[in-house]
Amino acid sequence: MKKGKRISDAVIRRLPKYYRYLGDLISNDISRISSSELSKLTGFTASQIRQDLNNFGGFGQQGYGYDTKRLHVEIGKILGLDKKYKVIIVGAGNIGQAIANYAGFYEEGFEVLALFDKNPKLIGLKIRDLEIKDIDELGDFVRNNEVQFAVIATPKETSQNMADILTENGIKAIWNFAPADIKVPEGVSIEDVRLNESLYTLTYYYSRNNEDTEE
Amino acid sequence: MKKGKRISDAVIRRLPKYYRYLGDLISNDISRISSSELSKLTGFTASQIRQDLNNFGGFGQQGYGYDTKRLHVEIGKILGLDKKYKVIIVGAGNIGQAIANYAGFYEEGFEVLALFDKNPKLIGLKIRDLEIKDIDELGDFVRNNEVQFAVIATPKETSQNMADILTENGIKAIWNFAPADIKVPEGVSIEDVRLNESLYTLTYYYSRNNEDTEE
DNA sequence: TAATTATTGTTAAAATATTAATAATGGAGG
DNA sequence: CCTCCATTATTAATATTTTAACAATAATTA
Repeated sequence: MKKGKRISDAVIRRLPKYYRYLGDLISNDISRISSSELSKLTGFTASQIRQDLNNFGGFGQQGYGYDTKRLHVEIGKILGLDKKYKVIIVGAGNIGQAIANYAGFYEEGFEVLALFDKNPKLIGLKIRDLEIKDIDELGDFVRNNEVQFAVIATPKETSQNMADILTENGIKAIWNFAPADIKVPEGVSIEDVRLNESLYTLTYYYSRNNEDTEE
Repeated sequence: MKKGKRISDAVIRRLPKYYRYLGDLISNDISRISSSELSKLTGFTASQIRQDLNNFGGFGQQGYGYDTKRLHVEIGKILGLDKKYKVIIVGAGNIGQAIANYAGFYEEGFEVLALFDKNPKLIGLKIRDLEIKDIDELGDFVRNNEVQFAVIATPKETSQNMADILTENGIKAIWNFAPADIKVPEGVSIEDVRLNESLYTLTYYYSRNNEDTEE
């Protein structure tokens, strides 16, 4: 990565899309691509793509373009996808179970070790060989197994409390599905998946498009 | 809404957060709030909050602030949350079922009419009184029931095909969970939930924070 | 009811992000 | 091996978004 220049969040959030299309290209045995071709695929401008990639040093070559395999690897490294992560899921309801069931998760380097819930009816059950454990064991488990990642899929009321237990025991990254703003200590990363907000954005655009035709 | 001035997507995506906090305030019997107090809650600047709200006409009052109930209602209207929506879910796998099971969905004005899948093992099963129907019935069902919203929760390979069937039969808004870029006709709204991209953003920030301490 | 205060609505300034332009450079072709 | 071409890396220009400033105004207080 280039010297200390701060890279904006907007840039980071475009990288996964490049990564995905590069994967597709490699599957189709396409070994090189220019920024303008990548622009057609992704919808971002060629200029923006070149700028984005240059934030991390030039991966392309004048007159040639980008080598798909190399770029895929490089973006993977930038995103930290070259490593394995130990994950636990807190909250074994709909969302928690859906994530646990998602097979692709493991292939992508995320190893789910366990689910946790406080509901006695769920504790002890298995989801894909994964035991649902009592939430009381959460702290100890995280510490003893050196878990790095946690998914919070609890109701919003308990989400902050869960986050506190997690971070006190060494969790450094939280993928939060609870519709609440969770506070974490310096150095812990949190990424919110705001399904409600996404849905409401959709209703906004729908409503705007269909103002007249509405019953 | 104010005369034709275009409102940026960034503004729209902040509205649901205001909406959520206003709901909380109302629950706590707080009837007024200033932009600076709302700033403390949401993390957005007071100036930005005032600018955002002014895009839609002034809802506040100098020297007083905003009436929480009124603002909640107004933002609800802007987001289209004052209406009911008929929804179907295409793909009855993990994600599709999780959404169908999400109880809050109904309270918020979204009425799920049915799920669809092509897997014979799933067809006929019930999720919360909702039948999983054969995907072959999708087009007819959408047309005959005047469904407006569809959730796509299929694998990426079939997602475009599903979207085509949906839009041909009158669907005007798609909430897409498949990791693919779906093309829809003019006038149809689409909102993507990109779980992978969200997760990769988290791994990026995690990796950046923990470059040194990594095993 | 007049003065004071709080806080919005709105305009101006600053910061950030995107797009365009161009100089540099490696590759392909003769 | 030289020239030309394609395409990046990089710098400059433009557009957008955010923040700050302040004038207008309603509520509160004396």
